[in-house]
Amino acid sequence: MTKGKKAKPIDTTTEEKIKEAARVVFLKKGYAATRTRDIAEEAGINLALLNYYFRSKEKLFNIIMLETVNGFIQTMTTILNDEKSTLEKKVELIASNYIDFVLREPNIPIFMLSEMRNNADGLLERMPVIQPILKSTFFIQHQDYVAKGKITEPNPFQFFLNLLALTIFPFISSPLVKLIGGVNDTQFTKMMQERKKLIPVWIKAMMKAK
Amino acid sequence: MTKGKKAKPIDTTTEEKIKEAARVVFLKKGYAATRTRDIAEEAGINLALLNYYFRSKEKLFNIIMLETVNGFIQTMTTILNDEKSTLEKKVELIASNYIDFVLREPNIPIFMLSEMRNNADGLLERMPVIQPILKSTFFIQHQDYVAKGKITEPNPFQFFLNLLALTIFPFISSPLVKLIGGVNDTQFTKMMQERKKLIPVWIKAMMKAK
DNA sequence: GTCTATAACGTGATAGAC
DNA sequence: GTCTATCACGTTATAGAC
Repeated sequence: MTKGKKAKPIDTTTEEKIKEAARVVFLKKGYAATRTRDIAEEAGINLALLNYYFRSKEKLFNIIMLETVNGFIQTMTTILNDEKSTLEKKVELIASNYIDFVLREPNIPIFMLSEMRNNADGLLERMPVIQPILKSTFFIQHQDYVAKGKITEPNPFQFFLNLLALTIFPFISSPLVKLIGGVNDTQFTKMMQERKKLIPVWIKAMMKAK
Repeated sequence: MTKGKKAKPIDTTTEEKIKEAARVVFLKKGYAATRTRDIAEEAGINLALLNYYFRSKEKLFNIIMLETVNGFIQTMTTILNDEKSTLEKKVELIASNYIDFVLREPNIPIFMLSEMRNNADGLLERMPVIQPILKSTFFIQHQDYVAKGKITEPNPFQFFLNLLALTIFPFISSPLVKLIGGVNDTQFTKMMQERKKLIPVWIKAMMKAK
């Protein structure tokens, strides 16, 4: 989005078709449950081409994983580091942007988190984008609010965690939500749309709780 | 727990050893990434014994999955349906009990949720324990509070979802928490202990937010 | 670049001795 | 009941024709 020169083309190359297919299947089933044949079929190409372009299942996976995590984190850091917006505005933006984002690709959170659980090969540590979050404007603004007595929770990380939890958890638990709540896809989407407005209100209330 | 005649024995049978090992490995790696050989090794027994006792990997998995989900849901429904405790008390109990529960077995939430994502074979629907949650005392009390104007959020499900999110999400995202926050295991446990007290306070504040 | 055919390997499951 | 040895199969990856 920020690095490409051309807009998303209609006619994709074979390589791109495979990558797109890999993305779909990996995100849906996870690494271990995915067979390269699934990807080839999804891409409408022959199995051999997958290895021709990407050498191995694992290499292809690493590319998808990296891009996915990067996309996720980058959106985050951009918002967190915007010096023009207030802390309250950042909360709104994160809730709103991420709910839209994940509504478009609902499998991303559970995919990322379940693949990270063993942190195989230390894939996480190799992502340079991650650490700066602690030093972001968001966290500085939080400390500032604490100093001014506008926030009762002094740990910025608990605060950040709560925001993420309220935003992302419903998607991760959507199978349960749909079953327990008797909610269908349309209703689920509507619930999440409501939450775009509710989360900032809730967070604001939590900030002053004691 | 409710069906056994004897307390947990020190000397376990082979069958139990296998089941315990299966539990450990499945919870850690998930169904697809687990090899029956991993389980056999973890149990300190021969691979053939696994099939002797449980016929197949899938059957063994279904047993583990069922027990895990049942344990999780049962604890929940017991608290939710206690007619003696107030809504506030239930919130305390859920936060406190589940944080202790998951601190003991941190892999349970991500395991359950990632295995449910495709809901293969409709495993979820076959669990009778799940539906009654909507009709629990917890939800009735919530409706009562709404009627009395003590709660601003009229949707009990959003309310319940928030409670679960604040309680469980940190565990699911613990790899990220540890990396981004530079938190080690001891500090993580301490953070979660703090949350046992904080979550009820936060929820209380959210209840009155508008 | 793309395909078919097949090699190489890993994994679930079983046969059969003890 | 427990083991070793092995089968049967599915999956990743490659060789080689086009």
